[in-house]
Amino acid sequence: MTETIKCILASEPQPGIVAEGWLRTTRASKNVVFLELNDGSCLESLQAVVEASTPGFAEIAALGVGSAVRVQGDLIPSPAQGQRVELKAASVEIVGQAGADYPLQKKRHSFEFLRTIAHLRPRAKTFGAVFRVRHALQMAIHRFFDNRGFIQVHSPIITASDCEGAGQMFRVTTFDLDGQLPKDDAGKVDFKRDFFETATSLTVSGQLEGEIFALAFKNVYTFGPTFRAENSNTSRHAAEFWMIEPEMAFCDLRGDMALAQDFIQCIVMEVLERCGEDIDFFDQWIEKGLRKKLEALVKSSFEAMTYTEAVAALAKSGKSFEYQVSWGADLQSEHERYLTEELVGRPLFVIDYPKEIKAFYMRQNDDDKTVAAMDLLVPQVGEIIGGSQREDRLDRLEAAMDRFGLDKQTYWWYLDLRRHGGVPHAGFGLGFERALMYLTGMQNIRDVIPFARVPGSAEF
RNA sequence: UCCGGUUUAGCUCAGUCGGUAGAGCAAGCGGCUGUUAACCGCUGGGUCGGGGGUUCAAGUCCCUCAACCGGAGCCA
Repeated sequence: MTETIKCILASEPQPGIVAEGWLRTTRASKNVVFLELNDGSCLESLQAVVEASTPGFAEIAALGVGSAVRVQGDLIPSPAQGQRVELKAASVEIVGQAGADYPLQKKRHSFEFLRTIAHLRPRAKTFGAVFRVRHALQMAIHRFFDNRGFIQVHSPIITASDCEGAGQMFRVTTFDLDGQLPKDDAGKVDFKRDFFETATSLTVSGQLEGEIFALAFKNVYTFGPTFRAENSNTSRHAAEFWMIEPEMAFCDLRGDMALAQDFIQCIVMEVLERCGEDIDFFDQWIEKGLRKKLEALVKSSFEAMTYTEAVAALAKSGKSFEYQVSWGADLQSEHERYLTEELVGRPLFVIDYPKEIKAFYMRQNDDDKTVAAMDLLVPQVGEIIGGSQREDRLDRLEAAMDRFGLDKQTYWWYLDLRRHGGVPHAGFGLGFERALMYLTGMQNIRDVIPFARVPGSAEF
């Protein structure tokens, strides 16, 4: 394996090196050709200088953008402005030529067009930066939890339980859908004869499994793909996305919020440190002021207010909202945006929501009206984290399940946890792609995920 | 799913009052002694998203379908 271009660009001038990469652009004149080599290891490209005496000069001069080459030569201080070092080529091997119809050009393309060539867009500058940051963010998340002694739980992707009834699920089956489906006595599809001998789906959340492990390992987290078959067509939703769900035993809502803030700040700090060049690129081309926004986030403590306070603040804001604000109704996007962008201007926890509009497993507060829930709202993206302290009292949990019309039989193991050494515990879920959007300033979830799955589209 | 917008060359876009199509980049050819999305000259490239309608005449007006984009709902 040869050195990456990132390593070469960082090293001192030296004779006899080899660089491999794809051409970002070429500039040819009669006696000299400049090749810009990029291999995705960093934002910058390596300039290779090829003189007319180099074997195969004519073919090299005719190379198009996207071609793959291997260049051997000496790394020398660049005599021209624009780069510290450059590669003076002794030989150039054309490894894979790109056709004249190579769709990526040395100019800006629209993200819409690039989505139609998802097999080539990773070679574009913006997507190089996005996916380097995506990797760095993932590593930062694992490191954050590992440093604090959290255990990662690989929660199952195929599940027979439907967490909180949240959203449409993708059915998993081995039935031959073209053939006759086996029916039970009532005339319904008989999943007892399916592969798992029960109806199964792709997971919408690993939280319930996370709770099981939290009640054994104290602090755990899940980090995996989740699936929602909702027909939501927006720039913030995908049918397949990744979610991080920490769960802590012997922890209440305050502890949950403290961890959430620490978590967000630590992972942002690490990405700023490790991907400074990429962040500056986003700051310049995607979202002006991005670096300032992230640096401020790392320093400031987050604001917090109760749902009741939020409703009062919205009522006296003097703003005319499309949706009426009233206690008991869920906050709309426009309300959340006002609170985090205009009222406080930074990340904001909204806590203690009415129990009717939140999930059954959230711990009921003493007022009998609200539950110990928290949403973290951030400017531009909206809700980035949703979490709660879980209901650990068996009678209250059963009452809540009755209220929500849930079948206690299917959740027998979840209830059982409250019978055997149950403790107060809490956790939250972070949408990985949403965090990435916040970090990069990218405005469409389709552009921060390698191959987006959204309604009507699963190509690549 | 609902509301709004867009669809013109490979890409990014312009196209006035309805009168038969334009630019930059890319591609091809030529030129240029070190370029930085290099530069200069020339050439080729279009069923104006599909279908229907109005009109002497439609890229332009109307209807319809589709794709894409933005917003909403749902949420992460």
